[in-house]
Amino acid sequence: MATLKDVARLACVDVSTVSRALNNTSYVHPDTKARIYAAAKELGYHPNVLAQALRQGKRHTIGVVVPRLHMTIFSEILQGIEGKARQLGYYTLICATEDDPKTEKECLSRLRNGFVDGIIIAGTGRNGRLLRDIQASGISVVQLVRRQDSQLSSVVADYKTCGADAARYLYDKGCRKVGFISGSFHLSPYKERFDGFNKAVQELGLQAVFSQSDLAVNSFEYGYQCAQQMLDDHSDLDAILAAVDVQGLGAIRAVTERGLKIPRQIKVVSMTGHEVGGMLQTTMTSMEMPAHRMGESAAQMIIEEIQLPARKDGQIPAPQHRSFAMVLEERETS
Amino acid sequence: MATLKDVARLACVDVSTVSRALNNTSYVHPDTKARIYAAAKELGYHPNVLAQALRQGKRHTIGVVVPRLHMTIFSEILQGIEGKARQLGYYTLICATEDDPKTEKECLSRLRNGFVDGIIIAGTGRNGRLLRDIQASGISVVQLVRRQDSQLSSVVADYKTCGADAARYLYDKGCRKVGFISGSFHLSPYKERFDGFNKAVQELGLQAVFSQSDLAVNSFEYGYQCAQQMLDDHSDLDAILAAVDVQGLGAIRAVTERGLKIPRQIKVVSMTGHEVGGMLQTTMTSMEMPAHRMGESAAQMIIEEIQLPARKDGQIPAPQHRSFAMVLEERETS
DNA sequence: CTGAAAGCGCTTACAG
DNA sequence: CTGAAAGCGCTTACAG
Repeated sequence: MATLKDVARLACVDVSTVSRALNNTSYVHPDTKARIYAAAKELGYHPNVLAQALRQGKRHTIGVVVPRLHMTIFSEILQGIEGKARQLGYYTLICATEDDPKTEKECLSRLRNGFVDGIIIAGTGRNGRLLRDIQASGISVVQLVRRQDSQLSSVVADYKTCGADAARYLYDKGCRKVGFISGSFHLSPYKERFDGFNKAVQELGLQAVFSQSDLAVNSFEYGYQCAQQMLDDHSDLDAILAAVDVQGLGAIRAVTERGLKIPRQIKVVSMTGHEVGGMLQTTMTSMEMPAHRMGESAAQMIIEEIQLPARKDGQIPAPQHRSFAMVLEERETS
Repeated sequence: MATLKDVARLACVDVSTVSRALNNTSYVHPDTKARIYAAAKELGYHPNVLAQALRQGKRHTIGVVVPRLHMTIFSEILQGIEGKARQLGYYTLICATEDDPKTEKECLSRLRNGFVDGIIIAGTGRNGRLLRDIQASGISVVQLVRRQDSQLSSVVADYKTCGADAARYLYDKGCRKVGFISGSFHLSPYKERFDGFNKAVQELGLQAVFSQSDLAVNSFEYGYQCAQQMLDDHSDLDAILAAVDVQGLGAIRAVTERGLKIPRQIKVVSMTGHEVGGMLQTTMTSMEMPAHRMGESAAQMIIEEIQLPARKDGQIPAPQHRSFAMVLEERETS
C-alpha cells in the first residue's frame, strides 16, 4: 500500500503538504495540489485510517453489543445502526453475547481497549460497573432496548404503554382471560410490559394467567411450552400475549395443534413485532417496534455524543433518553 | 486512559521493559515484573490496540459485507463468523449493502483503507475488479455463499446438489409438476440451484414451471406473487420450490389463501432453510443450510489466510474453496 | 504557501 | 536483564 511518503516523494513535496492538500485543511498552491492529486492517483493512495485514528484520537468506530441476531429484533436494529453510522462516516463492530454475562464482559473489555469511540449495548445488566468504568474512561455508551442504568443514555421503546395497550386491545376485542408469556424481570422490556399489562388488567377487571419455562426465553420453544401449560390449566383462556415474535409463533403453533381456532376461540398477539408477523399462514397481530428507526436513532445519538466538544475535557455529557412508541399492527390472529 | 508511559513512570522503568513484561515477550526480572504488573493494575492500564495494530501491521479485524441481515440466512452466518473470530482474537466489522453495487463499492473502499486484515463478502458481483485490487493490496478476501470469482477463496453450500435433491425428493413424493421460484441468475446460488433442479427435472421427466416478479427477490412478497402467478396459470401444479425461506412463506400464504391444502394438494419446499421453517403453524420442509458452521468456517479460513507467512512477502496464497452440503429437513409442507 | 519537527502509543532490533 | 532509539503512517502547531 502506498503511503503519504510515497506520494510526497513522487510529487516532490513534503508529506505535510500532501496531507494538507488531500485533506483540504489549508491553502495549497493549485499547481502543487494538482501534482499531489496526480501522484496520489497514480499510486492508488488511500490513507491509513488506523494512523489517522491514532493521531487524531478518533477511531470513527462504534461497537454494538447485543444478545443475538437471527430471528430477533436486533438484526433489524443493527441494520439501522450500521446504515446510519456509515452515512456519518463510522464503522460498526458487532458482538453477540447470547446473553451470557461472561461473554459480554469479554466483549466489553476488548472494545474498550481503544478500538471504539462508543458502545451501543443491549446488555445482560450484569456488567453495570464495567459499563460505568468504560464511560468514565471517555467512551460513550448508549443503552439499546434495555435500560438498566438511568445515568447512561438510552434508546428504548415504550414497553409500559405497549403492555397496557395490548391488554386494552384484547379487552375491547372481547377477551376476558389472557395468558401472558414474558421473560426475565431483570430486563426492563419484560418487566415494563408486565407492569403496563398488569395495571391495565386491574383497571379493566381482566383475568390474567402466567407461565414460565426453563428454556431460553427468546425462543419458539419457550412460547410453545408456556402456551401448552396455560392451555392445559385454563380451558377458558381466550387470548395469549407473547413478549416477542418467536414466542408468539410458538403460541400459535400450540394453539393450532389443539385444534383451537385463531382468532375465533383464542387470539394471539406479540408485543415485539418485526416483519415476520406479516409473513405467516395466519398473520400475527403485534405491537410493532420501529426497529430500523431505533437503530438509526441510537447511532445518531452516540455519534453526537462522541463529537460533543465537552468530551475533550473529560466531561461526561448528560445522558439522553429516547423512547419510541410501539404501534399496533392488526392482523389475523386477533 | 493510562498509557505505557504512565506505567513505566510509576514502575520506574523504560517503556520498552513494560512492553516486554506485559507481553511476555522476553525475560524480565521477577521483581521488575511484579512492580510493572502492580503499576499497570493501579492505573487500570489497557493497551491501545490501535497503536499496536499500526506498529505491528495487524489489525485483528475482519470486515463482513452482506446484502442484509434480518430475515435472511446472513444474520445466522454472521453470528457464526463473529463468534469464531472473537475466539481467535479478531473483531468483526459489518456492512449491509442491500445488494446495491454502489453501496457495496463504498463499503469496500472504506474497509480497504487499513482497517481490516480481511474481508468476507456475499457480494453483488458488480465489484469484481475492486475485490481483486483489494486482494492484491494484501487484504485477504473470502467469498461467502455467493461464488463469483474462482481466484478468490470461498465458503459456499452445494446448491447444485441442493436443487437436484429437492426435485428428486418431490418426485419421490409423487409430484409431477413443480413451480420454481428463484432469483437473479447473476448470483451463483440461484443459478446453481436452478441448474441442479433442471438437470434432475430432465432425468425424471418432471414438468417444471417458472415465474418471476419485479419485486425484491429475497422477500415474502416475491414468493407470494410468483406463487400466485403460477397457481393462476397452472391449476395442476402439485409443488412449489422456493429458493429461500421468506419466498417459501410467501408461497405458503398464497396457496392457503386459495384454500388449497398443504401438503395434500400441493407441497412447498424451501431451498435455503434456517430456523424459521420450524416455527410455523404448518412447518416448512426445507434444505437446511448449516449457516452457523459456514460462518465459523469462513472466519477460520480468512484468519488462517491472514496469518499465513507467505502474506508477508506480498504473495497471494492459493484460493481455498469449501462447500457445505445442505440437508433435507422434512416437515409438514411436504 | 510549504517544510521541518514533534508526537499519537505502541514494539522491536540493537547495544551493553 | 534493561535502556535508548527508530519507526508504524499520519496530523498539526511552528516557523519562515
